[in-house]
Amino acid sequence: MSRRPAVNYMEDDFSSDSYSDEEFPKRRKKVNKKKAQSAMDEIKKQNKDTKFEEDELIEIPLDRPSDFIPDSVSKVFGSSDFSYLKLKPDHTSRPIWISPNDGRIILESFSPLSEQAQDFLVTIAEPISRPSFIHEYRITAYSLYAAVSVGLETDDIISVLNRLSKVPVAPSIVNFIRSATISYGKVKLVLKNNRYHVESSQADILQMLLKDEVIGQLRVKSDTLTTTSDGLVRTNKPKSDGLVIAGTAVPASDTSITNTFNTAIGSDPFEDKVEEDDEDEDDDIDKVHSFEIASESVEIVKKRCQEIDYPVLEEYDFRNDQRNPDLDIDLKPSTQIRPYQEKSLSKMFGNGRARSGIIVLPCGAGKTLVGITAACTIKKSVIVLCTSSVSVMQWRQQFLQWCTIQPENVAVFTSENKEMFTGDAGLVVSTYSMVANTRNRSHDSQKVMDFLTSREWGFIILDEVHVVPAAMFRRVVTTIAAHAKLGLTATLVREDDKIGDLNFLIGPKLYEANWMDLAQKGHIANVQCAEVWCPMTSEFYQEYLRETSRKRMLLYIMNPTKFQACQFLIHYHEQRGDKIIVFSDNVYALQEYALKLGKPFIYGSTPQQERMNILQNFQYNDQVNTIFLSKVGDTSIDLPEATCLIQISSHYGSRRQEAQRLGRILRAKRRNDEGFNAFFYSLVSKDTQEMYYSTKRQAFLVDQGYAFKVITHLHGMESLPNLAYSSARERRELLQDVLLKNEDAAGIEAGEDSENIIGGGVSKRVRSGGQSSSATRTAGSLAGLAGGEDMAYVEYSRNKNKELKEHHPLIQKMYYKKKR
DNA sequence: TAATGTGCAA
DNA sequence: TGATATGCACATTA
Repeated sequence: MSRRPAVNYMEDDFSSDSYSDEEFPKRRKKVNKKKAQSAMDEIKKQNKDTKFEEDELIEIPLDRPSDFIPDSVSKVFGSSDFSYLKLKPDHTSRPIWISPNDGRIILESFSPLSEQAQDFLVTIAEPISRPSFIHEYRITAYSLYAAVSVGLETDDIISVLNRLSKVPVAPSIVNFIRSATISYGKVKLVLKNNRYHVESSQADILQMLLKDEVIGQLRVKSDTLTTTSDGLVRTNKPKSDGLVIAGTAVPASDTSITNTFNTAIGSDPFEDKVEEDDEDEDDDIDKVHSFEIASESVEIVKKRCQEIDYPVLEEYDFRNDQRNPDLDIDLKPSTQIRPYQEKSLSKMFGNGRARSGIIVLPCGAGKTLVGITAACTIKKSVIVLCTSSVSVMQWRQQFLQWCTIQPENVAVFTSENKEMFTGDAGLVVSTYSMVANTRNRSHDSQKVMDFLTSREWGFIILDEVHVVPAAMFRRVVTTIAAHAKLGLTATLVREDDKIGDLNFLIGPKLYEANWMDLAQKGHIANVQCAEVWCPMTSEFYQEYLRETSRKRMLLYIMNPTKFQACQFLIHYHEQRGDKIIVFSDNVYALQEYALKLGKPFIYGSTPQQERMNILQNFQYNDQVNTIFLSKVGDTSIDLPEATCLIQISSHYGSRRQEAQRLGRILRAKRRNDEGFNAFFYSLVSKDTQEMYYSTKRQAFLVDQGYAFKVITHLHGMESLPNLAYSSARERRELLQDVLLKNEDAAGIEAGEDSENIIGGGVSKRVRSGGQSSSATRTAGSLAGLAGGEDMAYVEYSRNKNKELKEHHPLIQKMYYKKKR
């Protein structure tokens, strides 16, 4: 029998790493049994309990009088002076420090307890920055919401924090946690018989919600079960126990990660908490109360609940769902899931039901498998939504590969493929735009949509949640009735306000992996990051200073030194046997570089056929080791072979993009035994705006723990044979070319299109019917910079005409013609 | 009828 | 911030 980790996921928490539930069978019972009111008293009592006197909270005045500041040095730090906090006697063995002011948490990641502490902190706080030795987290309302929704209780959070902290947890923090969590997790949204019910074990909370001016009106009278005098419906609370996640189904005797981990550490910081739990054994088998709302108003209610600090949790008690037919699906016996995937799933199924939420894993870490495993656990009809038709096919293929689902139960719904499964239950893979489409649909599409909306789905997987605009989501979430929702993403951009929407549209963040951790454990590639500073040649810099920002870009991207650096790096890594991807946001530069170096390239409008061809060659042909990609490569193209990545234009400091690109090479398979080293270069022209953007973009990766080396000089670059632009004359010509692009583009008359030269086709869309009559250049001429010329031309004239088109219908027509 | 081009949205 | 890429529906073509 395979030695798979076997953990019983009835454990409702972060601590599946610290003890098995065999040892502490009673913990779960306590969860959600307390009344909100008595919780506070409980906490106070427990804090007085003698389990950890030394952790007793000390009184710290929040507004300290100035004389409180003990010595002169403190004045330097002002309110950031924390020297008044008394360190606990054994502070060296405790790994975290909590700021009383803003909920920031600093973790010493070299502490032996750090791994457990990390698991805990990831659950209750937002990771801000996680470089090698010191990690920073922050407790926020959102993070606490997430913590509560995976089953933690207020006092658990506080007491564990206290155990881990070097200093007593300040009252300000305790108060914050209390006030933020007291109302969390009390209200649930449950889908029954295709109708939505707001449910709570506390009738008073529901009464309170009904009095709310927004929610009260949205209530629908349900005629089903017995309605009591207070207008609420009572049902028995569902019982749940003994769930085993698919892929971990092995007798519990196998003591897996959890226990080995536990014994290795010795003293367990969570131990006290567990003991406490034994005392509280009251179990009134609660009735749950509920009222019904219409499915159209679900979103409004959820939003409103969030606003009044009673965010709703969505849970699906799939094992007691008799109404929806089961889907015959299970992981294949050969399928292994990794510890971190298991951990994220344990968050999802922590209390025996399926929670809705978001799981954050780096690309290449097996997001798909997490989704599949979740689907195999729920065993109900599943719908998967992704961004592109390519990933639709990938999802389908992965489902067939990893689990036992019958091919006839798998349906694909895209523009060219409109299938429906015939059985009672099944799997549908589709795209967001297909489902969220508002415009008129084709007949077939409408039929399938009716099929999708008419039935009740057990589970919906939302792939790449971060890229889809909020408005689209709303439609998806409202049109498809699904019990449980799982969002998958690699990069949850935090400062974006859309993230707040995700919180109530899908659910809280259930799990976020630490990239460095995964890299160290060998699940994803270990990446060496470097920023290469390329000085501008004097001619280019002169022009750069003269030009306005729009043209500057071209100049610093086309900087000859950068080109040389790129050439050198490609040469160097090709020698090593690496497969290289070069990214450029700017299509003109992309073509220019690729043509000059004689490498294939793909950009947006490269026909599908051509792309497949290039990618196939890149993967299997030893002769093709380098490809150039534009933004297309950011998503939707799967390149498992690449081990080296060079970025030549990294504009508009988007951290997400940078991370996404890095993700391209993370999944590097063990193609050489020396390990998983992959390389990431970012070429920037010195002393230009690019430097600024570059730093911004890197922020995310730096926070994930990646160290960027700065390379100011590439050794041996000058001696590279056939180095491009090594003579002043060539450089001047290039400069002329670049400048000419702009001037050319200022003209009104259309240029001619060129044939594509190597691989990357000239866009079908760029090539217009009207223009095909004009002369075409011969393929292959190196001055087939012509291709680039056109591009730059089109680009510029588009801008130019944008200004004009409002005035003159004729010009408008020309503009559209030219664009095509 | 399948392949290709065009318009539009987000 | 603005360009780029993508997907779907529909029209046109061979």
